[in-house]
Amino acid sequence: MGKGRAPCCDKNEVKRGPWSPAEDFSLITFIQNHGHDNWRALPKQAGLLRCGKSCRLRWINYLRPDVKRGNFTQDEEETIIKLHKTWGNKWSKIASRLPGRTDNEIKNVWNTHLKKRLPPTNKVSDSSEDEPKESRTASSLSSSSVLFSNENQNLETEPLNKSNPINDNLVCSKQQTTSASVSSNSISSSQVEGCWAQNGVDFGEEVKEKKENDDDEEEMGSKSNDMGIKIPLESDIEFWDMLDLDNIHLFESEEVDQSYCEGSNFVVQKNREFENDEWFKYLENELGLNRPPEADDITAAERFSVDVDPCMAYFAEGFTRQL
DNA sequence: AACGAACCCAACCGCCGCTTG
DNA sequence: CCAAGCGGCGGTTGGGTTCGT
Repeated sequence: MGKGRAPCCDKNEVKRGPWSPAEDFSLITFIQNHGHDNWRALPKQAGLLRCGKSCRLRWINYLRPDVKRGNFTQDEEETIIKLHKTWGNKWSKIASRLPGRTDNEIKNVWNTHLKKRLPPTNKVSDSSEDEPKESRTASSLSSSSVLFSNENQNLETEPLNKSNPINDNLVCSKQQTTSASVSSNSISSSQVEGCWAQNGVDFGEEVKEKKENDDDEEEMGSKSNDMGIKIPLESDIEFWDMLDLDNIHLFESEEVDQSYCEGSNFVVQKNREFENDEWFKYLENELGLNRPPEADDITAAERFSVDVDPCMAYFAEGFTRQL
């Protein structure tokens, strides 16, 4: 292995492991405002202590506004099986036929259960068969996640048709060019914003539909407000964690995890001049901070920072509620 | 209720191939 | 043409979750 390339980054100097909501927020904010022309330089510019590759992966596989989460439809599964038969483990190629799906996700689905459906002869099976373990798979998938936004439920039944106008509206403009997984490095901030505008500030999982049962809804972990903005949701606890007072100061001061604020202090600055304050609107809504009509002259970020203290009780209550 | 097994999936690793100077 | 840099891809891992006993 002597001719291996040098590591892309010093493993001792970058943070590894699961991404925190604050890191996600930093990454999203940065890409939303600047795009991602240079993954290698991005972490530093965004004030993240992460490897560029890690940022890229996180963005492509999870944070992109057009990434579609939730259980795979039967059509999608059948398509994967078919395409895998012709292309083999070309996950990226397969992902290009499944708008909103990432190669990683497809790979996972294949390895975890699609593969098991195939008999040793590798015949393209009917995916409708039920296997003992699959019930769990299906339920776990659906329980932890989601589909695209409510008004786009049709996606579920039309996921494969690239000319589907619904899809075209849903997916990012960049995706119209190619795959879900292939994220061109020339994406512009306006493109990102466009997606976000279409999909809402929606970098988490989404629910397919509003559950009639409130308990279920809480389990689904999705919250949406009347603006259609949804919020990270794989874990509300994480979300509340992010909003924990200490972390709120992340956007306010230098006291919290320096890793997010070091370098260019980009996040701090950017949040100050956050033009698109949807996020903060959401937070306000979520926190019960009703926006005073006369307060339109101050930024949401400022208002948020000002108003957060009185909401401690709400935080505590909300957090407890999640437990 | 407790524990081990099975499963899921986000993230990491290292190689490949394209681009650029 | 060559080497370096970088993004992308596919394989793998391991922590967390769920299930079964």
